[in-house]
Amino acid sequence: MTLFALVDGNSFYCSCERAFDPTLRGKPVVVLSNNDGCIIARTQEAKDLGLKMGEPWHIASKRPGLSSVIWMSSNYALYGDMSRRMYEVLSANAPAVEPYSIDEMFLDLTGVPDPLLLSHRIRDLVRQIAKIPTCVGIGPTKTIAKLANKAAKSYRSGTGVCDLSTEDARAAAYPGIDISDVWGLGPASGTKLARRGVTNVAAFVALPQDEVRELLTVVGARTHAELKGVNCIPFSQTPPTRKSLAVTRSFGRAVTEKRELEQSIASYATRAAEKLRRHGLVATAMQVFVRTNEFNKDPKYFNQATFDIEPTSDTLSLVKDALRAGRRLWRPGFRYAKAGVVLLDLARPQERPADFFPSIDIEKRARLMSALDSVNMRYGRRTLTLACAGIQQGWSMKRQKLSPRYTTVFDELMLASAR
DNA sequence: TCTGGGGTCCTAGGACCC
DNA sequence: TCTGGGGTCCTAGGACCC
Repeated sequence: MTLFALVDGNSFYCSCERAFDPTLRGKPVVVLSNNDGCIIARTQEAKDLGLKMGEPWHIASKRPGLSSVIWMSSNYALYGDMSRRMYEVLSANAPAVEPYSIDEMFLDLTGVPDPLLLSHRIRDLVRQIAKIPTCVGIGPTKTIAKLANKAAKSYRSGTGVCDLSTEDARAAAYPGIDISDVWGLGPASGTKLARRGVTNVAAFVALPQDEVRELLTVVGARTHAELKGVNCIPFSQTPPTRKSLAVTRSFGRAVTEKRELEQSIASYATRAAEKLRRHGLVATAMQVFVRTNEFNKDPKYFNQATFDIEPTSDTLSLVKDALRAGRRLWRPGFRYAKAGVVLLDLARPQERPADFFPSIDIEKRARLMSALDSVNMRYGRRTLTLACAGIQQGWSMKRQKLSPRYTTVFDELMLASAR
């Protein structure tokens, strides 16, 4: 039986700022996005004043009663550094750590004698050493651990640790947890489920698997299984190589001159190339896009170009490629609000393309190979061929095209590859 | 000739996450 | 006037092929 914990920094960016400026303690603080546009982190005191995540600051700050709010521009170098400190404390004290985001890390606590005790200890250590307050959620799957973490955060007078590792604990908690608190179920899924009268986790878990798959596709079905304690999302200490990398910005004001747009694109391409080098990767395709403001009444224009590039390109030729594309996308008369450069199909230069399952990482490929071997004994070559194609392109599309007698092999393979 | 089943590759867009 | 910047995965559908 697996057991995971999710450690999540409370109001992470704000807590980082507080670690370096103790006078911020006990005060409402918000951290703002680039150009000081939106709220991207809030302390509890700021939340209590009704400030919302993602709210444009120029609107929110004008509301009455907010004069005590301290706002700060974001400092990602600092947050990245604090994240590394948190990771170091965790990896020194837990059997295995998987960083999930800048402020969240999964722990594999399988086989730990007293997971609850260890969670409390780790939480204390992170606060003492890395100066970051956290909450911890415990569960047999990642989705349950995430849910437990959310619960730990919502009980403000609680201990900061919530354990949903037992069926009894889940049975008691699920009816009181809203669907929107589930990792993987967003607003669109919430609306679909609400139409069927499903608004809490207990009701969702009670739905038949087929119905969930029909309504929410394989993604929803996986979340459904995870909430029932069936492990579908693997734990990995080494994250897979990323697949794309982007540098995009909203302009501070509308851009109407071609020269100015070109300068932006050139600068984004340079920064994208720097990121690429820093990660030790090469790219084989590039995308450049430009767009007008989505929110105001300006005439709308969006365009993008995606094209192959030489994996050996140096920064200068990447910039030239991006500029050429940018000039093609330019249309006079529009007020441009945003542009970006995206590098695609990233790979480590030393890796040779795999001869089988080219789009799948090595670990997953190995799992699939053994899964295929076992079903091949029972299903024959044609099914195998279909399944291979299905795996590469995404399961569901192929599954739908298959006659019912083939769908079972798909589901079997999906479960096998998830383990 | 017509019809059908199968399959590949590509793109746009949706949904979700932090 | 001002509205973030990253990411991943899945689905649908067109164009094309045998």
